[in-house]
Amino acid sequence: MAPRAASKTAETSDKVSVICRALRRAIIEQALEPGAKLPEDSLGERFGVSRTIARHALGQLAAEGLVELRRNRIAVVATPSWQDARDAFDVRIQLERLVVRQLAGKLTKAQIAELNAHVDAEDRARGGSDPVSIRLATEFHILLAHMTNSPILIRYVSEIAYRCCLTLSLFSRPHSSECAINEHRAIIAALVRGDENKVMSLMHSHLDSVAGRALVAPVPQRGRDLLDILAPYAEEAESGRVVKLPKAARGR
Amino acid sequence: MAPRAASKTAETSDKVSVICRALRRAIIEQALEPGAKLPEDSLGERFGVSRTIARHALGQLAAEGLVELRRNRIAVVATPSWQDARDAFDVRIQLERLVVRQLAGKLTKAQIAELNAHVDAEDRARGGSDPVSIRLATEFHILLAHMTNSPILIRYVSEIAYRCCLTLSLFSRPHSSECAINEHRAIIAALVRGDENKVMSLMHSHLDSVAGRALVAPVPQRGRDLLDILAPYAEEAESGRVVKLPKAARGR
DNA sequence: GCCTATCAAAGTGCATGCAATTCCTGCGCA
DNA sequence: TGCGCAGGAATTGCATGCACTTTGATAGGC
Repeated sequence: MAPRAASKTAETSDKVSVICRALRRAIIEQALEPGAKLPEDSLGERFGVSRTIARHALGQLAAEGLVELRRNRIAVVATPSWQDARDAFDVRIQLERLVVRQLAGKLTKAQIAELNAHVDAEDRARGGSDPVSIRLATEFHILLAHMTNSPILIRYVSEIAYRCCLTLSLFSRPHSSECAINEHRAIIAALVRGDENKVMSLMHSHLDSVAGRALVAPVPQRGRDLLDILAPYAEEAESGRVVKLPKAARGR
Repeated sequence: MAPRAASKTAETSDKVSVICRALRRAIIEQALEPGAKLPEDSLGERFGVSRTIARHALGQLAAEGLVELRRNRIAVVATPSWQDARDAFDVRIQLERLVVRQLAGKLTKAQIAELNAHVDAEDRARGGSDPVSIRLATEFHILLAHMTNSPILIRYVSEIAYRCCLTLSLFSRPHSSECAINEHRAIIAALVRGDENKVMSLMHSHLDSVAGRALVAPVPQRGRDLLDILAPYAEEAESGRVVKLPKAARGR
């Protein structure tokens, strides 16, 4: 349909990438907080695979910087430092600059519609601290990257956007996604006009406004059980595609 | 010694990362040409590990874009398209721009010495088509990235530099590394002077001059046996650190 | 009461085994 | 000579098993 080619840079087979996607979502929606333990056994049990597969998935996520792996130790959700966050945003701005340069004035009608639809979805899922709206805000940028049709750019922007999302959950107060949504709309408009410079400055200030926040101490929630947390994500992983809200599922 | 921190972004344990390093070198030195098959068994046999580990290493390399993995198929060394190459260089220029910005005028004496030593090594290993000199030229950029102390930047620059190196082996005629070496020296000088703009333009034209070449048809060499090709790399992997020239080893 | 040694439980590191799939070689046929 | 097609060899997909490491709780010494 949309010209979205070759996105799978790695993503071995099926099972592994399914688990990766599920965990990625669980992490950026903060169902799994930074520091949360991810034992191979539990993961395997939850997703109905052996440790081997769970392990492989953890390896991938570690390569993406979402998970920390230390020899002989339980894998944990990554806890990026403040400096990491700064670096990540620096890199991100450069990468998104490339995206903008390639896209300005070159969006097809279908793509414009897709972008608008996405922002509409953001609008619907509003509510600053709602994890789903945070995910959607991040995925707006990933959607843009996809439209460049450059596998490398897609991968890097996706990765770093997820990482930034993760760090935000650590360092930022619940961000009012309302303004972010308006900024997204402005970016689309400028992209359509082909006003590259305008988009650049919009994107820059957009990312800055998202990044430049006060620091809030992280509160690790140890109480809930991993198996419970992952239940909705595992369900979705088994049956078909992305469910809109994770709390919707919850069967067995 | 040198201020080179936290480089292991993923790199699971020991064995896996050792194999990754060995394969990475074999690939960028063109001992393994694009399209070369990498069966798990052979890899495991060559490096004295089980398929499990070899498989994991292949997964990592696939995530880095050096290896292509398709379900139920033998892994092969990646064969980037021409468009991939262009995209990669675009991204690379942006990333190296960040490196330069962070480093201009801020190099320590030790770092300057290290850079000079590296270029001296390039000089010694001269000879345009010598795979080792190609590797060293690539690693100059990676060395620069390391000096930023930004794990993200280090990882991305390393990855993309290797990928560019791989694409060059496909699309570029044997590049006279002599000029590259001089350009490297000029970059060091400008970095030391802190002349950011100068470094930027140097780096830009440097990468352009490396990237902008005519297209040569790839000639897949099917003859040699994987086990033979990898012999020197496996040896080095077992015993200690980087050997200067791969053909040096070759024991059993 | 507090610190430390010890030991079982939990978890990872890695190899191996079996099933399923792909590959490839040789054969029949046009 | 060229082409399709079987069937065995090669190879991957995945689970499981065992050894080793870490963890954390408990008991003993100070």
